Amino acid sequence: MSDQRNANSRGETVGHPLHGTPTRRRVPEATVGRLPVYLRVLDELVADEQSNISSDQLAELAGVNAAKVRKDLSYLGSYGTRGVGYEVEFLVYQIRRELGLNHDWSVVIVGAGNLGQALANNGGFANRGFPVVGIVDIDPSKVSTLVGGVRVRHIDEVGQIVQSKNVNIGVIATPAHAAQDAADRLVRAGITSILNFAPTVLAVPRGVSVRKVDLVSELQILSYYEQRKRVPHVATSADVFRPASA
Amino acid sequence: MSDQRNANSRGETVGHPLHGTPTRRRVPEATVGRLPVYLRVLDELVADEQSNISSDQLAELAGVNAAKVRKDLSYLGSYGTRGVGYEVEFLVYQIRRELGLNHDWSVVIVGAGNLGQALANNGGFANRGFPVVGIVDIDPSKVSTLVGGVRVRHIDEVGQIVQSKNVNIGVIATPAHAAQDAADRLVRAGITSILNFAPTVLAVPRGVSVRKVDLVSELQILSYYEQRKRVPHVATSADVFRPASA
DNA sequence: CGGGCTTTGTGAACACGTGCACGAGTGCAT
DNA sequence: ATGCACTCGTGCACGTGTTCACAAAGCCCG
Repeated sequence: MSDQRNANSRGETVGHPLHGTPTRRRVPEATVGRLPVYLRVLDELVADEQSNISSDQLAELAGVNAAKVRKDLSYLGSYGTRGVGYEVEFLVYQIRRELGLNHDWSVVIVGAGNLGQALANNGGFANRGFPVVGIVDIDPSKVSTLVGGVRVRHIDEVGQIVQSKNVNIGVIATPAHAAQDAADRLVRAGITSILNFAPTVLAVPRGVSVRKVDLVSELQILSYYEQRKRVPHVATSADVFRPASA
Repeated sequence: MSDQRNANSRGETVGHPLHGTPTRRRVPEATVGRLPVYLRVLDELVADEQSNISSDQLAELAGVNAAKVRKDLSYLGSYGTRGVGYEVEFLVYQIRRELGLNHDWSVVIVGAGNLGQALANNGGFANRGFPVVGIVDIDPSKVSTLVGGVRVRHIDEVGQIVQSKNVNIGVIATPAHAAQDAADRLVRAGITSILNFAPTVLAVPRGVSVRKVDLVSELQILSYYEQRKRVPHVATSADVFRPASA
């Protein structure tokens, strides 16, 4: 619980702020976070056969402002045409390239409980380039049941799955108390990116990226702002609290 | 698709940067995002009967650095003791108060598909102060089935549920194409906080907070960093693309 | 009671992200 | 060919967030 590892609290990708071989144009983290949104919007435009779009329109659809769109896109290179806008298909191509979505990324899910099953069943993963090629659980009674077209296997086999299917991304959908063990196993198996749904801070070796999705945290944050809307007053006089010692 | 509403792209809470009646001490957004993490850690410490903790230890457990912990906590007031640290129970109390967790917040879920069911079944919500008091779907065949101890009702009844059970937070777990309608219905019903799992940018009236959880986006962001680890080279010569017109 | 050790709280420097505003490039109409 | 309308790309100023570093404060021990 306290060796040479790095961990990270909020949804940030760890992998160390400035780490690895810095490629030429570094895309700011904030921008990386928005590219998927643009991509999603643009994909719809392709379906609607709209071939061009201005930063203004894209901003509107993505829920950001136009300057931000232009600046974000400029990190990928200057792919717009002044006076005209951006060519939708071209942008899609460039964003996909930048995000590394030229090929599929296989995913393995650890934990075949409610959430793990829902994720595996959720077609949205596979047809967006993230096929679920394995799902494992520690509970023998779950093993070999079929979930989302994939047979559940025992967690001991995770290494073998990762190796044979060339998996880089692991999803942790276990209870909190099992999450660190799951992470350790994934890392040992060679996984270098983890999406963590368990409400725990994971410790992983440097070089492994972790993103966290904590549903309760999200609700608590909403609670904060919700409370704020309701209580415009200044200082609560109910701020008294007698520590246990009293 | 373009009326007087505001929307937001990434996971940020909307509710407008500086909006509503500014209470005395404004807690920075970044800090609000970390408070749930501290809270989670501290709750465990309470269970372990550790009564005191230093910013250093807390930082270690929360996966951030100590200065950040101290600054974050200082926004809640000066609740530490120099030379000693913070009293765990006291901190828990203060953080809960700040986040508005003194009372439960009822939640209604829209969408009884895979994800909606998983969320409703997930006990983690209820016993952390977010009881699921309603779950609705538009599909009549799902209505009146039992999910996580709650009977599914038709989406038309969402207004009635929200009113009668005093719900402030809505969770959208529908397919993307149904999400905006779900949001509209929730807003009409009086909901002012939305947690959106559908991969769409929601348009909501100002004053309604939205937080987004987009699983595919998370994977795409991981993909970006993963790719970066693999390709340390500078400029890909495969950056050629002939637009459709060619 | 004083000195040394520990740890908080915070000013100040720095880094990062955002948004404005405008020059520069493009297409179209006349 | 010229002008006009449009939209990108980006320098710059501003705001937010992070980190450092240190004085102030508390505890303990001799």
